[in-house]
Amino acid sequence: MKLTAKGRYAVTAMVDLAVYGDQAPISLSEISERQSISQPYLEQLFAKLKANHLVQSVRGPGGGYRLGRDSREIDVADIVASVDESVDATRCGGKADCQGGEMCLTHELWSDLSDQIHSFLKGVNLASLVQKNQGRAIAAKRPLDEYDQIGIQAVQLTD
Amino acid sequence: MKLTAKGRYAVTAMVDLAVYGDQAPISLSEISERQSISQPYLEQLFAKLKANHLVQSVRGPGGGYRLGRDSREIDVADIVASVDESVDATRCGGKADCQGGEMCLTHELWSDLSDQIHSFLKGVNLASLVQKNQGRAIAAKRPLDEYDQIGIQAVQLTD
DNA sequence: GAAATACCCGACTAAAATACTTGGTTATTA
DNA sequence: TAATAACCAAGTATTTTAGTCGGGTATTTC
Repeated sequence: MKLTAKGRYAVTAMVDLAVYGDQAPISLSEISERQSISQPYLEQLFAKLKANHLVQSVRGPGGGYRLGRDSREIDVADIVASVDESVDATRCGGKADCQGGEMCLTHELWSDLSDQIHSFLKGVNLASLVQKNQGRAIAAKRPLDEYDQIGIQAVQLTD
Repeated sequence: MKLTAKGRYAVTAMVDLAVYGDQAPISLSEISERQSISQPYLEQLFAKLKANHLVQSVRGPGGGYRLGRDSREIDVADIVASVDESVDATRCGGKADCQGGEMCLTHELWSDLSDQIHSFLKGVNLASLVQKNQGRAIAAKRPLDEYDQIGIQAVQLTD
């Protein structure tokens, strides 16, 4: 699993879909406008989301996308894993100095961290994000809080 | 804070220093050989580690580097933060659609994750890594375990 | 005091990953 | 049959990352 801006976009788009998509399917052009993500880029993301059954598509006029299943059954780890198809990097497998060396040891450290990240993202589902979002929408015009200054850029772990 | 291969190299080098550096200072050429990291690259890393007082330098023949303080007082978060000087990315501060939109909401998600990662890395110190390493060295020639296939590539959070 | 050692420093570059864009095709509905 | 919107494959431009190169400076030993 990997986490970059791409993953953030995917999560954002899925939240949008969960919020606005309970009636008719939502077209990518709508999401593109609301979330300021280019439409062809969204197409790429949704192709992967569809392949992982997180969304369903409806073609033709009036068509668009729907959630693939209930928003309570879709977690953030699912979404992120769908779009960032981890090309499995940086394994120590081949290196000569790995056996009994310091490398392997730090690898254990990173893998533990990976587990932490994964289980955190696994514990957050779309429904809860939507719920929080509705709270936010009501409390509009609030001053920026400290969270607005914090951004994650890239996490990689292979699961 | 950010986490890439650079951060991994820094942690590895620091473990090396903690293991071999209790007597005389250790030169970068030694670390370079043992850990297969190019010496000029190590110089870059150690310049930053020194600036953050994680190591001390001794110039001239027989010189090298020493830990800046006890290995129990140096944690992985310190090391990683030293070398990957997070250029503070991807804040939503400027965007018009952020107030009350979906963006801010996912930001809260990422910031919570950032906190998790940070506190995890904060909880692991050099001394404990060295201790585990000694256990490993004894159990040499073991088969590869599942951890060897997992690698983190990049994490970014600003703290 | 000369030579060797090893840290110090800045700029430069190559490669990879990332984030997009372009230019189309196909299915469906009005 | 015209409009809509999903589908698809390549290609590109930017950024980040990792690493090199070519010097210099402090310190010790002979």
